[in-house]
Amino acid sequence: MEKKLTAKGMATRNRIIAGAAEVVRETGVSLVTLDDVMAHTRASKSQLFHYFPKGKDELLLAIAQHEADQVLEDQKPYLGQLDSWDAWRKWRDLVIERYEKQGDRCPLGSLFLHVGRATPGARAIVVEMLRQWQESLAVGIRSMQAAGLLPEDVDVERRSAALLTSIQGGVAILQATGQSAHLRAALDQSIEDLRRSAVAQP
Amino acid sequence: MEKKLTAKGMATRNRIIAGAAEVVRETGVSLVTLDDVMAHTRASKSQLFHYFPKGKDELLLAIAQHEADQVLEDQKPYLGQLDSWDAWRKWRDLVIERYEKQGDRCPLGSLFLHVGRATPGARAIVVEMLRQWQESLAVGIRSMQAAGLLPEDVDVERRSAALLTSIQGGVAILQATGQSAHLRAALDQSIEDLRRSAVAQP
DNA sequence: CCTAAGCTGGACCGTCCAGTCCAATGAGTG
DNA sequence: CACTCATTGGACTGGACGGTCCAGCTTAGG
Repeated sequence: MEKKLTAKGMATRNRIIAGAAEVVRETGVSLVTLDDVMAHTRASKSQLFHYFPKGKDELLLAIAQHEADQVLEDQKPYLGQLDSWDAWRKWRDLVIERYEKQGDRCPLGSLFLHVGRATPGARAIVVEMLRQWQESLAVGIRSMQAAGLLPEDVDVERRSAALLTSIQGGVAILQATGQSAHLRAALDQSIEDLRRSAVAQP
Repeated sequence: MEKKLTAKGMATRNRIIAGAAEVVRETGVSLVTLDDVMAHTRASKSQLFHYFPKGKDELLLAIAQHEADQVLEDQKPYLGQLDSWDAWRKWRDLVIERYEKQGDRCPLGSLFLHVGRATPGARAIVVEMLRQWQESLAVGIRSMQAAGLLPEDVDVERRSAALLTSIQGGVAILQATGQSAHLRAALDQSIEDLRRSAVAQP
């Protein structure tokens, strides 16, 4: 699977991925062409196929990985410190701000949708990326438990899954309609309910 | 905007929409071609452009409308009777069963995504369809209030928005990964939290 | 150096596909 | 019957786009 890449090769490959990711964000997965990517990265077609022999699908998968890493990276300082309700609020603000700024531009969701439907192998990778994302949310919930701010019997698995689903759904609706109201509502409701579970115990 | 259509014309138009909707469900929005639709509906290309002069986009929008009507129609007997927790459970089962059976086939979500990004006019229609869907959920919550099973101060707007978002997110993840776990988790969590709000009041 | 490898440019190909055009047919109306 | 307009079939077009090929250049390393 792995090819020999010199430092220069790696640099080019990364340049292509980063540039292509931008193009995808601007244009949307379903509309991006290799020519767009070429124009935006100043790479020739042979370069594209040199670094991504399986063609467009392979490139898109690489972009999806890059974007997923980016998302986790961005949220890491917040996600790693979810040990107070105030921290949750800050994280919520970050998520909403991020996606509102991106507007109806194409983030991870559409990429996942597109890539996940391509091949079983790609789907497995998408599953793994979502799992990581969800796990980082789960860690946040567990640290609330550790801080004594949430009871031990919270179903961490289900809460984190529901939270991730709310984000994905909210973003999907944001893309389809251009409105972030649903993303806000779903996130706020999820967090409020989580918070309420702290006091609803006997 | 409206053209003159004889009864025969209407029949043909409807046949095209219904058949094309099937094709979209099987093939996925982004992969459907007009030739597919032609083969599946036994219509000629001139018929397609006769009934949908603006071409593929207009056809897809009509399909989205058709599918949205279908979804609301399917759920109407359940949504109209959400006046007990048992009814909510039955509705939940229906939703999950429906989407699990469709599997990773392309339902409304992707259509909305695709159509909504096409033109502002189409986007407005998508917004309206989502609003209707959400409203029917809101009606369910209100009937629970009317039955005295939910307190009056429930934020119906936000609850229904969050519920709709959970469904959309769950379906998006189902399509990307082939797994319905997130849909289940999000729906169950949403309903459980709603239910809990009934007893968490002072 | 030299030579084998990675790297790059860009012309080229084959296919797919939305959309156009026109001629032929059918049905409603005077 | 004649006239009109909706309806239908299907060949054709023009362009977009993924992917191939090869020839020329760099770079690593002996």
